[in-house]
Amino acid sequence: MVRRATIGDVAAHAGVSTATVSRVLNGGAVTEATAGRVWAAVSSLDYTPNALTRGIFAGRASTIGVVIRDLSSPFYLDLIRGIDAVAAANSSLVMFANTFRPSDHEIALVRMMDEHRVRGLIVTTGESTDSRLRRMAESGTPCVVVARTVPGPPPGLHSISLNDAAAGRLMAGHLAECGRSSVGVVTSGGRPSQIARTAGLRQALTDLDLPLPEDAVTIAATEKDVDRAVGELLARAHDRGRPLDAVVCTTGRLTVAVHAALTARSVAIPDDIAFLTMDDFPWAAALGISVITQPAYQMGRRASELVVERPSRAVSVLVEPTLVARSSCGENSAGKDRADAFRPEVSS
Amino acid sequence: MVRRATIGDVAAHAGVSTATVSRVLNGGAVTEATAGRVWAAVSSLDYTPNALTRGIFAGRASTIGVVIRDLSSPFYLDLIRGIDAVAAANSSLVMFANTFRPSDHEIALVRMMDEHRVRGLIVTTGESTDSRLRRMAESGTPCVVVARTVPGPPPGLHSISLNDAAAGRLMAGHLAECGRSSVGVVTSGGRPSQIARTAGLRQALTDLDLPLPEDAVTIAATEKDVDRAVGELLARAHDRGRPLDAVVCTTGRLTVAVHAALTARSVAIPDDIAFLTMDDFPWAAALGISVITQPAYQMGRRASELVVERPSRAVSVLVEPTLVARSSCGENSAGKDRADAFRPEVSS
DNA sequence: ATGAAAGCGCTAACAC
DNA sequence: GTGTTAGCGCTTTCAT
Repeated sequence: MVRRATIGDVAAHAGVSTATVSRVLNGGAVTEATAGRVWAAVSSLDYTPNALTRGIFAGRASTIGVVIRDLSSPFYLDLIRGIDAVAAANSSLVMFANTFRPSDHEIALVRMMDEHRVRGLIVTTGESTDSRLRRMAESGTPCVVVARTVPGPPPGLHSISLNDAAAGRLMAGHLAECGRSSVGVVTSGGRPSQIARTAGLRQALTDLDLPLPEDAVTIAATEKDVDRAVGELLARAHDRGRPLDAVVCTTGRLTVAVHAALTARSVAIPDDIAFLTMDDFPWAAALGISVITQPAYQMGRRASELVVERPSRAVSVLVEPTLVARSSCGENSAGKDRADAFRPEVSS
Repeated sequence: MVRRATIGDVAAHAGVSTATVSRVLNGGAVTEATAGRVWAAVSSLDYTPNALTRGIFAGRASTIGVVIRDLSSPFYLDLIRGIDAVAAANSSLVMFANTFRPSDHEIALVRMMDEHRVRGLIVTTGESTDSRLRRMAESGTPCVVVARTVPGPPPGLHSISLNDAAAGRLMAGHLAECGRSSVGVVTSGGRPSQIARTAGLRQALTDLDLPLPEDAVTIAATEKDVDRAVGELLARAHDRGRPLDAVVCTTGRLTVAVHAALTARSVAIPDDIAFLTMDDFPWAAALGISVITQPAYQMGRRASELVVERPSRAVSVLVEPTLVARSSCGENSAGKDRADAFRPEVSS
C-alpha cells in the first residue's frame, strides 16, 4: 500500500520549503523556476492535495450538504440536479443523504452534515431540525429549507417553497373548467405544504360552489397505503350519493400509486374520473396525465446559489405553480407547455 | 456570527484537558464524574465535533464518494439508493457528483473525490479515470467501477456489472417467443455495456436464424437524438423490404424518448411493433412495457459493502439480468415478477 | 522570493 | 484516570 505524498514530500523532492509549495499550489509569489520544479515534483509524486486539511483552515469544507426525504420523487430528483449543477460550477461537491420517509433519523443526518462542516446545507426536513439549522446559520453555515418556511429565521437561514395554496387553487380551477364537481383527494399527510395545497383546493372549490367534504380527503403516508386510501375515497363518495368524478393527488411521490389504484379498479381516466396530480415527470406526457408543476430544477439552483452567495439576510423565495393540462381531466386543451414558473425572490 | 466551540473550549469549560474531552467523546477511560462535567460543557456550548479534523487523523474521511453519469436514469437512481442505504448503516455520508453525459469533466470529479480523501469511491466513469482509480486503490482507497470492468485491476479496485451479453440474449429470446422477426435497436453508443448487449442480442438472434443487419442498429447519444434515430430505423427497414416488428432499446436512459418517438409515429405497441427495453421503472407496469432488469439497488448495496469491507483482493461481481414480461411484446405472459437476480460474487 | 515557525482542531502516546 | 506533548497535512504570519 503506497503512502500518499504530502506537501512535505513535494517540498523535499523540489528542494524548497513547504511554504513555497503551498504558494505555488495556491498562487502566491514565486519564481518561474521554483514553480517549475515544484510542479515537476507534484506530478512525479502524484501529489493530490488533501481537501480535509485544507478545510480545517478555511474553517469549513467546500462541500454543499443536502438532506433529502425521498430521492425517488420526481421533484426531489430535479431539485438535486439543480443543486448539483451550481455546485459543479463552483467546484463544490455535493454531500448527500437520503432520509427515507418518516424518519427521526433526519436529526442525525443534519448533525452529521454539521460535523462535516459543510459550506452550506440544503434540507427538506421537518421542524425537528430547526434548532440545529438556526445554530448552523448563526455560526456561519448558510442553510436553506425547501418546501417549508421557518418562522423568524436568523440571518443565513433561508427558505424556498412553492405557493402551495395557489397550486390547490389551480387544481380546483382546472377541474371546474373540465366540468368536474365531485372530487376526492389523496394527500400524504401533515407536512405544511400538503396541508396548504389541500386548503387552497378546498377554498377554491368552495368559492366555486363545489364544497369538498371532510371525508373526501384521505391520507396515505406511503405508497403501500394508497390503495386502501383510494378505495375508501371511492366508497365514501358512493355512499354519500355523489360518486367521484375527479381524484387529485397532492404529492408527486404518490402519483404512480394513485394511478395504479385507480387503474386496478378499472376506472377510466378521464371518462369516469379525472386525474390531476403534482409535479411533472418524464412519463406524464406519454400517459396524458395533467399536473401542477413546480420549477424544481430552478429551485435547486436557487438553493445552491444561496449557499454560495451567502446573502446576509434571511431570504425567502416563493415560486409559483403552473398547470400543465394534458388529457387526464377530460378536455384536451392545447396545454400550456411546461413553462418555467420561476420568479424573482422576495426578501423577508 | 457565533464562533464555533472547539474541543479546547469544552475542556476549559469543564476544567479538564482536551485529551480528556477527546476520551469521553470517543469512549476512553474516564470517571463518571468527569464524563458528566464534559457532557454538560458539550451541551451548554453546543459543541459539534469537526469531522474534517478527525479525518486528517484517520488519514481519510468517513465519506463514500459517488460519481454517477446520469442521475435521472432509473438504474442509477436505484443504484444510489442502495449505496446510500449501506452508507447510512455505517454512519457514512455519501459525497455525490453527477457527471452529466459525455463529459470529460469526470476526470476532474474523480480527482476532487480523491482530494476529499473519501473512504471509498464508486464510479460509473469511462476508462479516462482508470489511472487515477488504480492509484487510489493502491494507496488504500477502495474503488468500485460499476457497469464496466477494469483490466488487470490492482487489489482494491473492484467492479460490479451486469452480464450484458445475457441481457441481449434474453431480449432476443423473448422477441422470438413473441413471434417477432424484424428487430431494430437503438443504443446509446460506445460504452462497453452497450456494445455487449447489442452483441449478445445479435448473436442470439443469429442463432435463431433471425440475423440483425448492421443498419438495424442505430446510435442515439442523447434523448434529443432519439427521434431521428428511430425514424431512420423505421425507414431503413422499410426500404429493406422488411418493416420492423420490434424495437429494442439497450439503455433505460432512453426508454421514454424511444417510446415517445414510436408513439409520435402512431405505431401501435405491440400490435404494429413490439417494444422491449432495459431497466425497470415505476411506470413500466402502468404502461405494460416489458423490460430486462438488473438488480440496481442490490448492486449499489454491494458496491458500498466493498468500500466498507475493503477486501484485500480485487473483487469482480457479475449480476444476471431478468426478463420482466408485460404486454409490450405481444404475448401477455404471466410475467415473472421483478425477481432479484443478484448472485454471489465471483472473485477475479 | 523564500524559509522557519506557529497553529488550525483534534487524537494518541507517554508520563504521572 | 488525567494532563502533557507531539504530531496529522496544510496555510500563514514574520523574518530574511
